[in-house]
Amino acid sequence: MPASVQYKTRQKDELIRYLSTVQGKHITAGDVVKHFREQGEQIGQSTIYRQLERLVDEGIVSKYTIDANSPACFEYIGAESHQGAEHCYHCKCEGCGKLIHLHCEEMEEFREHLKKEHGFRMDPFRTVFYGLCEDCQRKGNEAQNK
Amino acid sequence: MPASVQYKTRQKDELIRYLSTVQGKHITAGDVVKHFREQGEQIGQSTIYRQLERLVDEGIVSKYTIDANSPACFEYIGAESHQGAEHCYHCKCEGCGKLIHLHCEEMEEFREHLKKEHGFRMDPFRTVFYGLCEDCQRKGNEAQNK
DNA sequence: TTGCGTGCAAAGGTTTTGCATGGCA
DNA sequence: TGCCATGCAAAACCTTTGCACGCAA
Repeated sequence: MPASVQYKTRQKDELIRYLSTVQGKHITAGDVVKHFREQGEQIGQSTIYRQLERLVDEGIVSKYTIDANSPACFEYIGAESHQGAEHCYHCKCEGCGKLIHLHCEEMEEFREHLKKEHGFRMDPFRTVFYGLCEDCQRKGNEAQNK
Repeated sequence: MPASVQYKTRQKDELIRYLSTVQGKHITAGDVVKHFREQGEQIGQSTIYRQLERLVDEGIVSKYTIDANSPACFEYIGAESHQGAEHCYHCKCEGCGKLIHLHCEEMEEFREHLKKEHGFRMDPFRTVFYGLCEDCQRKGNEAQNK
């Protein structure tokens, strides 16, 4: 693809700068909108959506779909790690809604296995493990013992 | 949880009956609404949404998130497999929509690992692996080579 | 000067919710 | 009779889009 011309704009710069300050965290487009609104640095929300999407295309930002109805999560990856970056996996607690992201060697191995033995190439950006976090397991047991 | 009382209603019966006729296919809530509207058997859309959600909780129906912006997909699983001893895992191909069921020892091991090392109890009925099946991987490569 | 990027407001589509009514047990 | 389920319409929600204007190159 011929990578059409890209203007350098204040909005894009500020967006990237903000994203890099929350590297490693998941944020939604709404979070970003709110952040800039609170800072007084106005960036229109359509710009934020459009730039985020562009950054995802460029590989600078990852986009995760947690589930159909909650807003998409974005995470700054950075330009350097762009190719072959290691990504993290996501566990969503159905009890409290908490999202846990983990870097996990075993997961990587299992993904290999899926690929080799089952021919399935799993997409870590889309796959989310649902279940219960430690806290909610405890609470659940307490509830059962009542 | 004490599993609150559940009334047996015409709407719920008809919904389950319809779902079982399209077992193995994925349909959206909108499809269901449309189906009943066309059949003249009126079921309100809020009922459909509410019942679908309930069936998902009961494990009779699986819910898939294709991507953040398209409607959620549902698929009838059936009551038997629900309380069953061995469950299978689901891989959903994002290319062709195919759903792959697999019994997999490695998955079981990974689940153990999640539990022991990360304290997360994954729910196999809820969790779906998204990715690309073999066929679609091949097609994707062909497309790239164009 | 060219045309990409921005911002606003409005539209888009799916899903949820409030509330009165209906129907199961 | 007591609640749960239903249905309608409206709301909520995130995201996209149309269009005019601004600004980078």
